[in-house]
Parts: sequence; C-alpha cells; structure tokens
Amino acid sequence: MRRPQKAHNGVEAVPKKTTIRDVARAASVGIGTISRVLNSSSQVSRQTRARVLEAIRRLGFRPNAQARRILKRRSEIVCFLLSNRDFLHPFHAHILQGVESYASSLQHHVLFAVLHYSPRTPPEKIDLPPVLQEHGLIDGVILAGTIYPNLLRRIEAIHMPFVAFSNNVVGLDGEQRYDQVGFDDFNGALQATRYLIAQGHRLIDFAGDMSYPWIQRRFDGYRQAMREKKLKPVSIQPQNFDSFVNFGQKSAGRILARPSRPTAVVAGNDETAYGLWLSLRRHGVKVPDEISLVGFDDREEAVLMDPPLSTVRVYKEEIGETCMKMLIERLHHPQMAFSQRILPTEFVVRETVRKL
Amino acid sequence: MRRPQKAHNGVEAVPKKTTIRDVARAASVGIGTISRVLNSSSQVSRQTRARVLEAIRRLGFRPNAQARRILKRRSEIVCFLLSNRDFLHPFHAHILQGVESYASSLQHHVLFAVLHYSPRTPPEKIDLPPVLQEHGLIDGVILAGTIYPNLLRRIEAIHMPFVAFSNNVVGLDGEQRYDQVGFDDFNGALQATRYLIAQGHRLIDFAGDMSYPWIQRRFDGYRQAMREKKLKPVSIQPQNFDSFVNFGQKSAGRILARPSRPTAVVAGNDETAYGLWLSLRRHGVKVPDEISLVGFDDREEAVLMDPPLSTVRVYKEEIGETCMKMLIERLHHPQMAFSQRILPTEFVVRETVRKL
DNA sequence: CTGAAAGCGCTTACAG
DNA sequence: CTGAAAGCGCTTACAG
Repeated sequence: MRRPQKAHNGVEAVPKKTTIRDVARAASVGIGTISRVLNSSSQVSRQTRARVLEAIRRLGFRPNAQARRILKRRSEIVCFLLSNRDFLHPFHAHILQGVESYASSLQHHVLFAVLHYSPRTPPEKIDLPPVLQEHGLIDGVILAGTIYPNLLRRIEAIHMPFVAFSNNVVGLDGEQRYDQVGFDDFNGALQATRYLIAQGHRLIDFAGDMSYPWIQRRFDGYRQAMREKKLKPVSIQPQNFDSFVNFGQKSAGRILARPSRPTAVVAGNDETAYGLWLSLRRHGVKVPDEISLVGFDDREEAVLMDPPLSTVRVYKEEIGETCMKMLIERLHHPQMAFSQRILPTEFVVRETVRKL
Repeated sequence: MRRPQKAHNGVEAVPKKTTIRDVARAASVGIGTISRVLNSSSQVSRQTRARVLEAIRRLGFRPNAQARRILKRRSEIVCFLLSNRDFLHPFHAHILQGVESYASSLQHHVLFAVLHYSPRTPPEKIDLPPVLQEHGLIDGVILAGTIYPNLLRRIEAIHMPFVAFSNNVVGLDGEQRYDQVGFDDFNGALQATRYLIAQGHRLIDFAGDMSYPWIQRRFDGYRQAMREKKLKPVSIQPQNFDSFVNFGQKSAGRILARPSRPTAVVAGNDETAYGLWLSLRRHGVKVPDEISLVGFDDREEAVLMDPPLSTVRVYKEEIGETCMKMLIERLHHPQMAFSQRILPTEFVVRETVRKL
C-alpha cells in the first residue's frame, strides 16, 4: 500500500520524507528509542542517545508533528477568528500579534481565519470556516471582530472551547456564560473627561456614533464624569456620515454652529477625533487654543497628528495575550467557571488639551 | 493502552471525541464505508449513505482532520511568516488578508508566525519558529517582512517550499533562485513623476530614505522620469530622523531652505509624504497651492489627509493572493522553474498636485 | 456496493 | 535501558 512516488495525474508526488523508521534503521535501534530521544522523556543511555542524535542529524530527520498530535489528542494550535471586518484593522492586528506572542512562548501556533455572517442568520446556518468544521486541527478559538449572539451559540454547539474579545460583542449585555477579555470603555472615557474637567473645562461635548455599543459605553463614562461635577452632558449627533472620520468632520460643523460653543470635545474614538481636527482646522479653529480635543484607542496615527492627540490608550497586545492565556486555562480545565477580564486603559496626555 | 479519562496530574483529561468507529457501530457498517461517505468518493448505496449520515448527525461526529492529513501527506496549511517587524503593519496585514482569502477559497489554512533575526546570523543558527522546525504541520511558507539572504538559505536548507514577498528582500539583487512576488517600485515612481511633469512641474525633488532598497528603486524611477525630460533629479537627505514621518518633516525644512524651491516633491512613501505635509503646513506653505506632493503605497490614511494625497496604489491583497497561488503551484510541481511576478501599481490622482 | 485488513508516522505501556 | 507490539483516527487497495 505504499503510495507511488510518481502520481499519474500529472501532479508530482510529494517527496518521501524520512521517518522515524528510517532513523531507527540507521541507528540500529527500535523506533521506540528514537521517540524517547525525541521527547527526552525516559532515560536513554548516553551512547544510544548519541548514536540516535547522529543519525537524526545525518538524515536531516524532522518528526512529523501531525502524527504526534493525534496521539497527544491536542494540536496546540488555536484559531484567531476575525468576524465581519473588511480587512485586518490595525487594532485587531495588534491583538493578533499579542495572541501570537503569548502562543509562541508556549510553543503553540495560531491559525488566522476570517468569517462574514449576518446577525440574523440562525446559529446552525452560519457557514463556519473549514477549521471549525473539522476537529483535531485546532484546540480552541479566539473570537475577534464583531460578535453577535448567534455566532456564540454556534461555537458553543460544536463544543469548541473559545474566548471572546468582548468589546465588540453586540446584543448580549452582561451575559457571562463564556470566557471574555476586554478593556474598560466606561472608565477610559470617565478618566479622559475628568482630566478635561481638572484642566478647567466646563463646556464639554461628546461626539461619537452611539449605534456602536462600545461607543455608547464611552458616552456613559463621559456622562458619569460630567454628572459628578453637575455639568451638563451634550452629545453631538450629526446625520448622514459614512465613516468615523466623517462623523467627526460633520460633528465639527454642528459644534461650531451651537450658540454656546464648548471649550473641549471628547471623541468616541481617534478616527472621530481626527475628523474633528481636520474640520476644525478647515474652519480656522485651532486645537487646542480654541477647542481642546481627546480621542480614544491610541492608534498609531494619534501621535502623528499635529499637535499629537491626547487619548485613551488601549493595550491591544495585552488583550491578545490575555485571550490566549485564558484559552489555555480553559483547555486545561474544561469545567472551570467562566471568567471575564476587563483590562484597564490609560489616559495619555499629549498636546490637544489646553489648560483653562 | 486507552488513555484514562481522568489524568492524575490535576489537568482534566481531554473529553473523548466520537470517532469513525463509533459511527460505524451506530450505523452497523464498516469504518471504510464511513470514510467513503465522508469523502463522497466511490459509490455508496443510497440507503447506506442515508444511514451513515443519520448516525453522523446523531453523534455529532466531526472527523479528525489530523489523522486524515497524515494519510494525505499534505496538511493544506501554509505559514505566513512575518520577519523583523515590530508589529503587523497595515501593509502586511493586507497581504495576510489576501493570502487568507485565496487560501480559504482552496480550503487551505493559514498559520501566522513571527520571526526576529539578524542579517548577520549564520543561516543554520537562525532560530526558526516551531512550525518550521517540525514537518507535516505546514506544506510551505510565505515570507513577508524583511528578508535577508541568510533566512532564504535557511529555509532552503530545511527543504521547505516557499514564496517570498520580494519588495523587502535585502541584499540579493536580481537573484532568481526562488519564487517571488512583488510590485513595481520603479515604474510606480516613474509614473508618479511623469504625472507631475505632465502637470507642468519642472523643479521636482525626491524625498525618501534610500537606505531601504525599495526606496532606492523608487528614486531610480523618479530619476528616470526626470532624465527623460532632461530635468535635474534632486534628492533630499536630511540627517538624524527617527522614522519615515520624521524624515518627511526634516525634508520640508531642507526644501524650504533651498534657493530654488521646487514646485513639487515625490515622497519615498506615504508616511514621508505625511511628514512633509505636516511640516509644510506648519511653515505656512500650502499643499498643493505652493508645493505639490505625491506619495507611494496608498495607505488608508492617504485618502484621509486634507487635501487627500495623490499617491501610488499598491494592490496588497493581490500580492497576498498571488503569493498563495504561486505557493500552491510550487507544492504541486516541486521541480518547476522558479518564477517571479511583479505586479503593477496605479497612480491615484487625488488633490495634492496642482496644474501649473 | 462493502467489510476486513494494512498502513500513515508517531507514542507508550509492557516485558524483559 | 530498550525492543516489539498495540494503538491513535483515519484512508484505501483488495477481495468478495
């Protein structure tokens, strides 16, 4: 039943790799001994080990990891599943980087997969990527991108261990029946707003697209800070915007049109802050001289704005690492209670806030 | 030799998955028949197939893909290896996206791995990520990030099929002994410069850090366009910059200090163009009214500048797709001659060039 | 069409 | 310490 070296369908055959049996023959030992040397498990005599190692080197033998994985019943491969994103945003790219970094420190591997689905598709109809349809290839999955309840149900149904990046979960308020890692939208905005207040600002607007739950939470943090000081929260809601940047641009017009112009604006995220900045500049309104501005996320671009944007830093790599860490725990303890980690953010003072 | 359900080391055992044998028993057929239904290969009678399918559904059976892969001698998993990058740049993120997209259309999977190494490390000393140390897990690798000759030698030494994203290859001018995909730095800059000339510009500077070979090639394209029209190429080389953006910022100072100020600048990439734009604005010099500006790469941010940046678009997803396509061909035809694909770029006219 | 058997490349008790 | 054997979960000629 040996597979032929030359297939007859025109496709050249995969070259025969040296196997553990070849090495055993070369070193004149049993295959079990090769395996023992490879896994440096039980004791092998010094001489035998040397002979085996030499044979391995001479034959350029690299063990077939797939075979090993079957026996281990664990692949040490996890899937990073990015859902409903047109492309790999820098934000998620950093999370992936964190996942990979922690995974590789544990000799684990990361498979990158993408999924597009509608929140209205019944769970069982969601067309999961092939990795999730088989078993044995991946041990578990890290869910990134936008997560709706139906996807969660589907992943549960196939009994695939998973951890979700929770900030982009939509429509599952407070549900705790799965492992999740996120950062603190509410407190991030709370701190940013408190900072503005501490700098003497009283008229502070919020500009963010609250159709996104995470922006809504940032608004809640902003509102909380305003209420603490008996200040009036004001939310700017322009119409007909087509992106976060555009939302910011349109917000600027609204803000400048108001009878009592604010001295500062909390933006829903850095992109919105950038749009505000662009449009204010166009209108000849200087940041921070006339209007102070803070963002949220601390994208690469924030520090490259002129002046550099004061914003809320999110530790994206740490989110990835924590997701991976939590998934590993879940794999080792399938019955463990679900956990939820909310990582702190940090307000980064740069140059878009003026002291009044 | 059955593995115990409960391990005694505190780690809970992996739950036993249903196997092909369980299904065979449930459907009262042999395991071969289950396999045949799964692979919808040879003919199975309608009734048997129905019985098997029903058993599969009832037991929630998902075949173990690892086992299948051993027999196939092919994992249908490729590795996307990002070298010497601090994080996953948007540029490379798009390439990865292209790789994934084409791979998944072929039912292949993509492993994401990272490597940091020095160009001076001897090939055999490069500490490859674990995926590349074993065999059987991945069929081949796509090299992205900065590629030095020693990495190439090392990958060749382990006989791992690979395709390189060639624009970031350093120190291997014109060598064709491997499969590569890239885009056309030279012609991209050539076209951009020709466009400026067609708009009436004659005094056109080039600002780009030529310690990078790809920026050097862009300069060559710029120079070629200048020479075609007997114009004098001028390269701006500021000192002590710490990033592309900063290079652009420092270039602006140089440009403004020159006795004969250029009417247009070709930037080595979009980041440099952004730095130029920032600094020119600071000096009260309007783009494009006083100085026209073109970039290279067409990053997301280019269209968000004010005015939006005219630049050279690179089809990053297409690069990823082509890498994947070429790798698949290599896997099927190990003896095939090496090929090199240079994908075209496109000059995108936006609003940073003024007609003179 | 279908079952029984051999085999993929490994790991791991078992019995010296 | 070490070899021979059984086994992991599959696929695939082979022989009905």
